[in-house]
Amino acid sequence: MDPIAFFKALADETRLQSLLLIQQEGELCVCELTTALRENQPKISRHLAQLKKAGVLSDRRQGQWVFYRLDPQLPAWAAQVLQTTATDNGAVFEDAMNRLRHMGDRPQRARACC
Amino acid sequence: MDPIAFFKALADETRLQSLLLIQQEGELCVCELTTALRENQPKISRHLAQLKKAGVLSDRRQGQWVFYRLDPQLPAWAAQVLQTTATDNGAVFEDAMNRLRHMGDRPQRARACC
DNA sequence: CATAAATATACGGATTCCCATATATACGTT
DNA sequence: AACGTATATATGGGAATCCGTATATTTATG
Repeated sequence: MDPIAFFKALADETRLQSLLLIQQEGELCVCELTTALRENQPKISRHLAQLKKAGVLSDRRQGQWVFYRLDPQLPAWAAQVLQTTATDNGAVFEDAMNRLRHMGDRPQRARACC
Repeated sequence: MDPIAFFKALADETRLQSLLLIQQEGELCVCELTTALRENQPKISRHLAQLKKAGVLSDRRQGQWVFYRLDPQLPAWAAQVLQTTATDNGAVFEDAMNRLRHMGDRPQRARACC
């Protein structure tokens, strides 16, 4: 992971908020982020595609939904940068987190065990 | 310190290399960075001014030279992001560090004690 | 005061980035 | 097959970014 590409990925409000939310929640789909960030769907999709292309996120499709999570191969230092940022900058994603918590009709995740 | 402004500051090769070198060395002047990064002087000056304006660096003039260091008021989380990045990405500034080490005519710092 | 060295800024031009809108694709349901 | 939902991509325009060159400013020195 090239550090400059990584910091470019973080240098946008939509992308940073998405990443911090995903890190806190483990996994989020496009429609959840659309609601949490109050942005239109193509905008969210575009930024997530960008993060995936950069190797920061990976995705999995489950039915109609596509869930994004931190790429398991993300280097430890990069994950730690995200963690450090989240810990001291709760205000950045606090409102979005609240909207996510109060969102109705969130999709069911397939659990590891049924 | 706004995290997005901070990551924008890191999202450029000249700025990131300058920051990592300054973090390792404590303090560097424009001419040292110009040599270490093999870039022209206005380019270095412009990026340092940008980092200063963003609150990442502060400067002091000593005679003809202007020395830049991490802003003492830089939040701990931001300093830690830099540290984490430097520790796992030595390759990013390795060559520049070597050029700095072999640079002749480096300016004398005013020491705390004479 | 004149000159040289170090640094800062101004100016265009080229590229990249971000966006809103429109449209396409994939999946589930009937 | 037809329709609705979720997601992805294409398009074009406007803004921000980065650069090289030229020039200005500051300081030390003769």
